[in-house]
Amino acid sequence: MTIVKKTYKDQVVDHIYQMLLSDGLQPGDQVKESLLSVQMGISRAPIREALKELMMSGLIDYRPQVGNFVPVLTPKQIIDSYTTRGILEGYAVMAVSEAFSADDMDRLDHYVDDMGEAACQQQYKRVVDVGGDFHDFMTAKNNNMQLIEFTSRLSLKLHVLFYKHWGLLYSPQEIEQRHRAIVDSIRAQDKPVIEQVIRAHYVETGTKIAAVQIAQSETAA
Amino acid sequence: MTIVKKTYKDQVVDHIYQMLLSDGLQPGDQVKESLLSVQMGISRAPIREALKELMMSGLIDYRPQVGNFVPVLTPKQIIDSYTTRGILEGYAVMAVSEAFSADDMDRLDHYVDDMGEAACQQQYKRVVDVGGDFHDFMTAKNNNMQLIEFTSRLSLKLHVLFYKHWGLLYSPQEIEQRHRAIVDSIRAQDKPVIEQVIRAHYVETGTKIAAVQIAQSETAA
DNA sequence: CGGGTGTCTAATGTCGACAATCGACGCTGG
DNA sequence: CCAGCGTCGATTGTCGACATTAGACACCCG
Repeated sequence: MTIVKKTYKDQVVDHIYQMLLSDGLQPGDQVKESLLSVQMGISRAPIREALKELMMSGLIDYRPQVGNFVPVLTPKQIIDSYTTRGILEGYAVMAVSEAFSADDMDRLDHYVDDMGEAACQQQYKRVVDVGGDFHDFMTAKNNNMQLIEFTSRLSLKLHVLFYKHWGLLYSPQEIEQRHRAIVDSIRAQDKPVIEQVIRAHYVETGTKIAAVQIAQSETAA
Repeated sequence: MTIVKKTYKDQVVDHIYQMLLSDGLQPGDQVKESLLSVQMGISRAPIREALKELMMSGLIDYRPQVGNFVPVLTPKQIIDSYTTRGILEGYAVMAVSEAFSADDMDRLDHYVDDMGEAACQQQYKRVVDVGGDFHDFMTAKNNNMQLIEFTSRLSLKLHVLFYKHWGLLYSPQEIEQRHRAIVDSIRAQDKPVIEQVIRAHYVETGTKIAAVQIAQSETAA
């Protein structure tokens, strides 16, 4: 078994993740310590630890003396977060672009093929998964731990908060085209272009998600 | 009174800050919850909250089931952190470079003058303070909250961990010259150069601090 | 003499109860 | 009817005690 042992805190973190990924917790909901402690059969102490951790990941909005809430992000905040991810990932890839071998490039191409295929078949979960692998593989060569820490934290936040929307954003052609552009820029070894392409990719993704968000809130109203 | 300490947790955070800024806590030291709780006359609960917060700021290195330690950073980690700060701040300034008015540029020049003067008089604390104001003013126009969050977190971490070394790095001429180069690049409105100059500034600063760190450890050995 | 094992200790992890605080509601007075 | 104020309930903040675990040290066995 791969899982050896987990502290209660980590179980709580996972539990809340799942609540966020499913519709168990919606933006704006309050996450009450005592309720969770009853539901999970443990005391409030590990709950608080977990909430503190999630708060620092940006997955929980904490207001002192009031409570913990599922964040309600404005369109600007969404775009800002994606923009920032583009800055970090753009640099991470650009800085080590010469480290990509021919095999690496083939692998990246393969990822893009997979994504396009999955998108055509409307297998949105697979698009997301392969897309994650694609980005992980691209950034894995950069070993700047500080950069990795920020990137993965932000990545997790965006993943959890917007997992539900990831099927609606791009047409299969767009998905394939956008990611192919990134691969091509790496192959061309043009560092400024690499950085700019990746930044643009995330800015546009953020803008689209913000638009979806707006559309949904208007439908609800 | 401008600031009212509300919770014990915040007091503990401040207390540990001071311990880190002075020599009360040295890299590698373990920060024991029970000891602090006795010293401050409070229970371990708020101590744990504070340590959790400091851990997420990168000021405390936490090992599960073992304890909390003052981080011992390798030269690479130091350089990586400064590099990352350069990435974030470089983008933050570059993205809004057109927003700087003539008055703003005068103000930036004034900061640089002050820093050079303070450095000549070996008033290192003033150099650090004015330098902080300089960077704050430059980045203040960018209202990307995600970017600001990462930048200020990283800034705080670097400030606390390396406050002691900030007098030894540059000659007065170098200090003035380096910051003037940044101001000039903004004045020239050349975005790629702005980003590159700020990045280079931080990479070099990180490299120097790492070198100082190595020299000190060798002296101690 | 060296490797492995058992115990012991000091630190973190968790618990249930109590205190302090914020926000909501209803009351009062104009 | 509305504005201001006081009370109340629910939730977070803090507490002291107990459980659990990583690491150190001594011991045993080959």
